[in-house]
Parts: sequence; structure tokens; C-alpha cells
Amino acid sequence: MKPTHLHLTEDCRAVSAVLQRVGDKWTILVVQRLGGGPKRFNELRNEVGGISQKMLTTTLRSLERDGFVTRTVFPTIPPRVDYELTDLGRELQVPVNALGEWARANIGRINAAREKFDRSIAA
Amino acid sequence: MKPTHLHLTEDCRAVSAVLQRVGDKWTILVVQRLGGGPKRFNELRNEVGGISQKMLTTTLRSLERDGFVTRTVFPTIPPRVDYELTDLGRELQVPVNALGEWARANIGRINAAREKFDRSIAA
DNA sequence: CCGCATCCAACAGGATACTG
DNA sequence: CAGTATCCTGTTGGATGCGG
Repeated sequence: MKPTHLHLTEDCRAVSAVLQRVGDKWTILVVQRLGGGPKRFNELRNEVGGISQKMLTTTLRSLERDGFVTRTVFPTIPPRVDYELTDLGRELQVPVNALGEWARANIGRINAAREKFDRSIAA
Repeated sequence: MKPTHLHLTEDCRAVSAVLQRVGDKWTILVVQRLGGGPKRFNELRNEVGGISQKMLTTTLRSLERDGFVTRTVFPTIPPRVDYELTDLGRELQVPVNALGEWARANIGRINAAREKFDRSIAA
């Protein structure tokens, strides 16, 4: 048995899978907006901005399937649908926010590296 | 000025961008393998497993461009190229590993939610 | 050994039109 | 209002062959 602080390939695939899951174009933006409490479909649509109806539907369905959000339909006319983070969804925000914090703190270093790299390519 | 613990849309785009960056198919697997020290191209290729030559090249180039890895060419015959994490790359591992730890701990809950969702769809 | 170039299949995601 | 259905595009990524 290996020491438990070393998580090797078996686990690493799961990590990669989750990162790909939350790494798609809209997931994080939607989850972040839902952090402030339940929201309706078009409310999300407006707040996220730039997302198509199709992609918001798709993103929310995936989040629901993975147990990150709940979908509540109010059978009124016109219909009203609320989306809300589950416990699992709120717990996901913790490590995601940590990564976000790191991104905020280091985006300058990344951009500097890119510019340097691109300049050395042009030469 | 908003309180600093609330990072709103401006920042959230950057977060999303970084997540998409590390959320591609191979990046995390490659970075994880490089965590153990410098590695040669085919060494990485074998250890990661299942990655095509093209994608390993592409992934490594992107990592290099973003300042996460260095590329060192030894002008021998046959040629030898070492890839190694930079400080930035090693720092990136911290929040990524935290997310990985979360993924490991919660993959069961996610899978359970998926099965439940899929069963309720079939009905 | 390392990597580039090319071709190609699969998929993500946007635009638009229609429905309860 | 909250979707579904269809079409169309760009991108991702695998397979293969060549080159230094």
C-alpha cells in the first residue's frame, strides 16, 4: 500500500473528470449566480449574460443530474421554475472558490508568461 | 467598493477561464505526473496512458505558454526533452489538489445523484 | 526520440423557430 | 415563461505519415 497522501492514476481520472465537468463554458458562471439563493430561469439568463437559452437549459440539466442543483416547477400560468443549489452544490463551491481565488491572484503571472512566450515565438 | 470577499462577474470570468484551461482532457493528468519531478516526453506519454502524441505535444505547449512548465532540450542524438513544473505550476497544484480531494470524497454522491436522475427519466 | 502536418470524426455550442 | 427541436459552425482530439 502506498501512503494515502499520494493519490495516483485511479483517482486522478476522477479529478480530471470533475474538472472537465466544472470546466465547461457556463457551469461555473451559473453556479456562482446560484450562490446567492434560488433563481428563476430567465433571471439566471439575464444575470449570467451572453448565454443562449439552449446552453442554459443544458447546463442546468447537467447540474441537476449531478445533484448540484434542484429544479422546482410552480404550475402557474405563466410557468415558473426555480433553480437552487443543493448541499452538494454549495460544498462544491468551497474548492472551486479556492481555485478561483488562486486564479484571481495569479492571472497576471499567467498573462505575463503568455506574452513572453508569444514574443519569443515571433522571433 | 464592494466587500472583498464577494467576487462578482468581472472576476468570475477569469475563474471560468482558468477552469476551462485546466479542465481540458489531459492537462491535469500531465501536471499530476510532473508533480514527481522532471520527465521526458515519452516517459510522460507512457505514464499518462491513452494520450496521443499530438495531444501531449499540444498540452505541453499550452502549459509552457502559460508558464506552468519549462521545456529543456538536450541537443543529443537521439534528442532528449525534459519537462518540469515551474513555481507557478507547483502553486497551481495546491488548489487543484484541493478540488481533487473534494472530487475523490464526493464522487460517490455524484454518481448516486446521476443514477437517481437517470432512473427518474426512464420512468 | 521528439514533434510537426494532415486528414477526419465527434462534439460543443450558437441562432432561429416553434410549443404548452 | 420556460422550455424543445432543428440546423449549422467552430473546435477538440484521435490516427496516420513524414522529418530533424
